[in-house]
Amino acid sequence: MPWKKNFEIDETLDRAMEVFWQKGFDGTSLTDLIEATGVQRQSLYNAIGDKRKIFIRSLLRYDTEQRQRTLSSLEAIGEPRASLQMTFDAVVEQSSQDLNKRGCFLVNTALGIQAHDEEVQLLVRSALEDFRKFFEKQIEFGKIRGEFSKDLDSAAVASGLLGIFIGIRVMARGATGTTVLRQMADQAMRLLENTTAA
Amino acid sequence: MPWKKNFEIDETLDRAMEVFWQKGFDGTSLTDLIEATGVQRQSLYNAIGDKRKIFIRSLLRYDTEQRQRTLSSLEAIGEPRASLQMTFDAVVEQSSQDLNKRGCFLVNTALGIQAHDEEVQLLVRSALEDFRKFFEKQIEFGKIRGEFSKDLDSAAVASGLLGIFIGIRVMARGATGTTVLRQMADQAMRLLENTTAA
DNA sequence: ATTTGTATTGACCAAGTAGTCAAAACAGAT
DNA sequence: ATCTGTTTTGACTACTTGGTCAATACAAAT
Repeated sequence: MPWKKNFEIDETLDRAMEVFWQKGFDGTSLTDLIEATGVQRQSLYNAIGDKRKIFIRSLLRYDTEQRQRTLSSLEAIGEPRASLQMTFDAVVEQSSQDLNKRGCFLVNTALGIQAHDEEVQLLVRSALEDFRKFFEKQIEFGKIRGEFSKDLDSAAVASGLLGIFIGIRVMARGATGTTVLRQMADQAMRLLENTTAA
Repeated sequence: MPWKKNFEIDETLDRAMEVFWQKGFDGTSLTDLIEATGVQRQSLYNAIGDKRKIFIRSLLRYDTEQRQRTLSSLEAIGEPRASLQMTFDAVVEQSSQDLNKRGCFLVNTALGIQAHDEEVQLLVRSALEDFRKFFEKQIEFGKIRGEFSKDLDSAAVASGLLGIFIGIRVMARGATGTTVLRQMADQAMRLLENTTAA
């Protein structure tokens, strides 16, 4: 029998992801990918596929590695209010430390043109919907534990949290400073309180 | 003396804007622009400049024509709660009617790579900051008129509104249906109420 | 009608693009 | 050592990219 390839696909995808993340689909050339991964053109084609395929598999990998891992570790905390607080604290801190202003690969993609690619769009949709569901579950759970008022509309509040979350990631891409990001996160937490007429 | 050009720069910029809006900077080629505007290469260069310049002037035009006009007409309403409600109603409706899923040119740009261009970044920053200030002023005004509680932190709530607003425009680009957008808008309005501990 | 100086036109360029091909390099099975 | 079938390599293609150029078309001033 022949001989096994001498580079790890996952490692290659990680490096490719980094490039796509920073420069977007259109802004990334095959040459960029070759340089970043250290893998030659044809080898990329053999192992993964064309540019679009590499992009999708990178995005997929980001989704499983970053998002799903993060969400399940947050879920494991067991205290909804604390875990939500931590979610927003984390995104603000992460954003203000991210010197390259990469933002979030998924959110970047959601707004990019490649989102009009059906497969990509499906991926982004379901990832963001998962995020929304995570918020919703935390709220439901918090109601049971008595951390949140039963009057809250869990689904609606979850959508609000997702909105602010995305807003933070967008603004973090260089459109504002930490102060505003911090305020956004605080307001997200306010959505979890009861409201009374003015 | 010679002879005046036979096309309107503003009209040309409008057509160019349309293309950049839908396809982004990287995704738009000069050929696209020539086709969309009906103006030849060299004429574009003479009248406006290179691709980057055309982009910036399109963005600038979007900013003054769309955003500033919208904000000042909303400001003119004179009833903060109503004008904020209208702002969010409008963005949800606009988003669900936007068949091309263009979203908002400014927000798209904020997330695009071209945002790393200093001039572009400055433009986007100040546009979004204006938006935040609009929200803040409306809240302040509403407090005076007794529409909102004086306990609200105007600046912070304004940031929250901006966050959700941006979230809506991102999600509207094909990442979700109208239901979630509607919920987001509703949650934005909840930020304007008083909160009580759970 | 001729001059004048800008506008328009279409050909042109060098550089970069995604993707292909065929030959060479190679580890394992025989 | 030889065969085997995949991986690697680098040259190659056909095309698109943003940008430039020189010739031409043109309206107004003379």
